[in-house]
Amino acid sequence: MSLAHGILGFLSYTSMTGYDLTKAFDSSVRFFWYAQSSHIYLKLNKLEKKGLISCEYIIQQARPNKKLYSITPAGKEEFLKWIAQESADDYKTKDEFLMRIFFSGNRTITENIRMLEGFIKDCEKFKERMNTVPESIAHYREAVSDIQSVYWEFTADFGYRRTIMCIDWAKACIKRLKNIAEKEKTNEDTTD
Amino acid sequence: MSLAHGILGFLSYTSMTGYDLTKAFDSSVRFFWYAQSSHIYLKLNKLEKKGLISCEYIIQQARPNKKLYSITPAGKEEFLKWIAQESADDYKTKDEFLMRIFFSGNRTITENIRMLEGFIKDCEKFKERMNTVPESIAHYREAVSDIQSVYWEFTADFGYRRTIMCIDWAKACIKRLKNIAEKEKTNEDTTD
DNA sequence: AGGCTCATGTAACCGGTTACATGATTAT
DNA sequence: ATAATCATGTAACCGGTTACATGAGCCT
Repeated sequence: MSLAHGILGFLSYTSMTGYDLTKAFDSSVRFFWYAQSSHIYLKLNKLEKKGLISCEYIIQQARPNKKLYSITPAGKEEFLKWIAQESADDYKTKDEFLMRIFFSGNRTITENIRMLEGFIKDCEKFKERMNTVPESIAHYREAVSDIQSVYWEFTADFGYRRTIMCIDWAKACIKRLKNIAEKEKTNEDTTD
Repeated sequence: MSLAHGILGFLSYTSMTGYDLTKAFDSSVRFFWYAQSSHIYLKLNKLEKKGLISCEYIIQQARPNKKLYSITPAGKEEFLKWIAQESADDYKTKDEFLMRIFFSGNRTITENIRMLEGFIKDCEKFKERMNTVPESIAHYREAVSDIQSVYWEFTADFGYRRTIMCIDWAKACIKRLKNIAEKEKTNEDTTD
């Protein structure tokens, strides 16, 4: 139930259309919450029915008509309740990547080293993409109070640190695997 | 589609019942893949219908009858295909916690510091729980070939490093927030 | 008597994904 | 011409959750 709260969060800054929200998700929270426009439109309807947001239909000439959504007092209440809720949900995490690692003993060491190297490359790419985040934050900062953007930076920093951690971890794994492969090789040599 | 592959993964070690699998999930991959027994039973039926696993009904006297599942060649093939698939799915991550942080500018600095301190406590607890993982691994290691458990250790190490990273990050956030609060305070003093 | 372990499931629901569908204006 | 931007949706599906349901044997 987090897309709904993300929408409420953005609408707590300012009124937006589904199209605006799609762009907002894509340019700011995308690296930890990927949302499709179709899903956003579905959710907007549900939130309106629940009375958490209200809708104003705006007729335009040069462009297609649009629906401008605003958060209601009930919506704001729900949003703040969600923010305040102590996590405790971390015991339900799902991480498919770790699952794959867990069962990788079914493949050869060489294959797994190659996979981990691929993972490092992906992390490196991600790190580069993350470099554009500060710009994006600066761009949006003018629209809201200064203190808001501090928290945006926190999430960006989290993403950055996580990536570094992933790279370090993968390198340590590769080192260990190479060690094992080396031992296996020398064993073979001596038994020959 | 990862519970299915987790089940296939475990069955690639040895044949198991739904009950065995529930315990296996709970004692090893739980920290990155929490699975309920009801879900496991549902999935087992689906996997059997697809021909990825086979079932042997075992009649017992002292205990309830049980269904012992084994992986089929088709299942093994599907499993290896899944393992080999290059991630690329990381662009769809969902992290509700980061979402909450992102929108925390709507609350007071004091509230947010308290929340981050709570988060650190949760991490600390998690770290302690993680300490039992090596034992758990040692317990299962005897059942499978030695190389398998290396990958189990990799996931445990990942969990450990991630926790450390989270704690460091949260501490940095708290420091930054305290700094901001301090500045706000002195500003108030001088404007009086 | 009461709780734990063994053992397996069903039904309703929810959050999210995929694929499909439309259509005008504006910039290259 | 054609691609991009603006703008909004529907339908079928899938993976997972919650709550509920049953029942025998064993240990204290």
